[in-house]
Amino acid sequence: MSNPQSVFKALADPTRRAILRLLRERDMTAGEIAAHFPVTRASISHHLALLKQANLVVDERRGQHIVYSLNTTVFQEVLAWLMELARPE
Amino acid sequence: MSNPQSVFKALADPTRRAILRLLRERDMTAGEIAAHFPVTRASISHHLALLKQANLVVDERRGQHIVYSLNTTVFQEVLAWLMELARPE
DNA sequence: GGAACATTTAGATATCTGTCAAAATATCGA
DNA sequence: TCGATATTTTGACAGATATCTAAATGTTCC
Repeated sequence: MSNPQSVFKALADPTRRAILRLLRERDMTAGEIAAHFPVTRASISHHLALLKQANLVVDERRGQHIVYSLNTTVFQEVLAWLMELARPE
Repeated sequence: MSNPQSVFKALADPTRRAILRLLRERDMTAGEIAAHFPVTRASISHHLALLKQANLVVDERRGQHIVYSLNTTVFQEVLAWLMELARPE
């Protein structure tokens, strides 16, 4: 994967993992995502920035909103990394 | 998996991931593992404790030494977790 | 252009994390 | 039992991280 460190770091936070599970259902705006958590929008924005940096999500401005969606490509790379470890001798 | 948080936290550190890759080759004592890194044995011991807590490794005392080895079972659970996200709709 | 809305950025702060040196624990061999 | 070796635990500290409030940016609609 492009940068293992940023990916694993991104996955290490429970809020960010919850965001990923949300986006599994459907694409959402930053505001919709924030509505699911008991933290400020600023905080969610920060988490989204880290997920974006790790390439786990992509964002696209749609008028007033910014829509986030999963980038499953990177998940495949994490899977490959882990499988290399778990693979029987 | 038993506790997703401890597993992902454990995977978030580059030294700990390197330790896992080392153990993929063969089981090693704490000392052998420490010899591969430019940090103190105390620090490696700390990393090993986190990996153990996450169930990613198991340890077994063999006389003077403590031998560490991978516990691939947990990797399967991480894989399943990620696959659930990456799976196409 | 200006008000209203959506989101991010900046600055501050408390907590978490990785690291070290030193002390403690455990095992072996003489 | 004593001394040597292997590893962990403790206590401290610098740097990273999650969070907040407030300010800044970008977009739409009138």
